[in-house]
Amino acid sequence: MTGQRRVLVVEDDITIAESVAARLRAEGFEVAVAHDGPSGVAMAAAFGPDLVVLDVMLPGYDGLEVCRRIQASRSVPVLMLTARGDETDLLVGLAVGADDYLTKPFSMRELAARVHVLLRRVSRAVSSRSLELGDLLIDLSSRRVSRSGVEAHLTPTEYDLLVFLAERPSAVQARERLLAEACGWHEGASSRTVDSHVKALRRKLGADLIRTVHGVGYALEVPR
Amino acid sequence: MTGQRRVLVVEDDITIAESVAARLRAEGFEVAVAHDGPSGVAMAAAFGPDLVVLDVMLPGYDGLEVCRRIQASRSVPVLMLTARGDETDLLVGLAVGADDYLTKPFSMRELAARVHVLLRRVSRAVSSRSLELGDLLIDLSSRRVSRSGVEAHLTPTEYDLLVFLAERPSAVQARERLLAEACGWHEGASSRTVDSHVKALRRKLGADLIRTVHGVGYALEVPR
DNA sequence: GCAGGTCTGCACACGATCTTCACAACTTGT
DNA sequence: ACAAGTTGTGAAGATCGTGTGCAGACCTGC
Repeated sequence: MTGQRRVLVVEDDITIAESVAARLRAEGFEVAVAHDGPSGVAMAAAFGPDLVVLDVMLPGYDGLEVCRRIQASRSVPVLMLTARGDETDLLVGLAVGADDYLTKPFSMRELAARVHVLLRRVSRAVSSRSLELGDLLIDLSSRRVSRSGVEAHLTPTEYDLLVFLAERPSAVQARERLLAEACGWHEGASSRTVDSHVKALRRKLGADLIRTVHGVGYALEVPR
Repeated sequence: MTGQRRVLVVEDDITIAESVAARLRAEGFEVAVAHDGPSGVAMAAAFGPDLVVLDVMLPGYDGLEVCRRIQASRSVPVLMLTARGDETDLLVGLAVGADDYLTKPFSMRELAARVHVLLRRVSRAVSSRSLELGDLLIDLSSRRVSRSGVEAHLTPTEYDLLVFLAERPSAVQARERLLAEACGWHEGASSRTVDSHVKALRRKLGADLIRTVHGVGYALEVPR
């Protein structure tokens, strides 16, 4: 959630690719570039981007197939680049899973604007300024948490852990994932540490809030 | 999640408003129209739209203010309509909370495409992946299983076994395959172990769910 | 340095889960 | 109908995962 946003650019035209990459770097993104479909798919998996800018006209297999494959492994917003007037490609692209598109030629300014919009949207989709799940209220700007109007004092780690879970309500998260995301990651960290923080959260917010999934991890249940 | 999607159109130009509304109705949306800012804000609250199409040039108070007020009460995606070249309005609009924009003049086709994209995105953020086979429902992200609405508590192995079968409905799987995939693989494991888990699944979810294929293995039948 | 708060790792106990076994019930081919 | 092989069943022991309390390490502000 914090840290630098990563953008993967998949575009065979070196000139365009470099212009786009340069602009995005100037905007403060971490940028990786792939020049064909297969390496695009591979880098989407390895680089773990927050957004993909994808040209539909690509050597190797075509852009729509790339889009499909990228989306198959991980849900990541895709900004599609299309040739002007090619409405067929466009509609198929949107159907396949692209989230937005630009027709060539486009200005770098416009590209940057759309990238920002897409990223802001996905982050807002889960978090606006506050998270409200049933009677649980998390104010993200003031880092305050309350349940049924009763405020609870959480330590930083407990808060981060709770927010991470609350952003993915009822989705089960492995201990390792929670340890890496909420507590920092350091070698030799015991996943039992997570238990301690979960225990603290349960004590402060109620035992029913966090569900244990035996052999897997924890999930936050939306309380009523 | 299901049911008709509601779209609110806030646009003072009657001609444009009606064209947009007509096209969106043709796309299967339930559409409401407001012709000025105050009524737009009021209808956003009363109509409860899933998406708002908002013209930034409005009588009453201006479109950006409307956008702010609509977003203040409820998080709803906003598609902004701007005059061509008015980049200031555009950027401010995006900052204020619009999710996408179209510059006039735009084609109805393009409008419809963007509306679909926006709605698909928000629904994707909310809905999680799941397997649905007849009255059997498997929520993959929360690892919850229910049949005819009745939730069943499954152990990790039972769950993995069920998912493996459910991903290949009515295809017969050998015990060895099931043993390897669902339960971990270890030397000297008896394939009778699978029987125990199948038995547990039948007890928890109904005996008709899993079919025995004598001499071969098991298959999950799609229940009705 | 000190005090208070926080994070982390550990050990133990308990409960949940997995696996196996023996025997009953069943299916299949003759 | 019979025999051979296959599957269903229930129980019991072994194993694994989790809850819990505690103590030392660590950080932070004074």
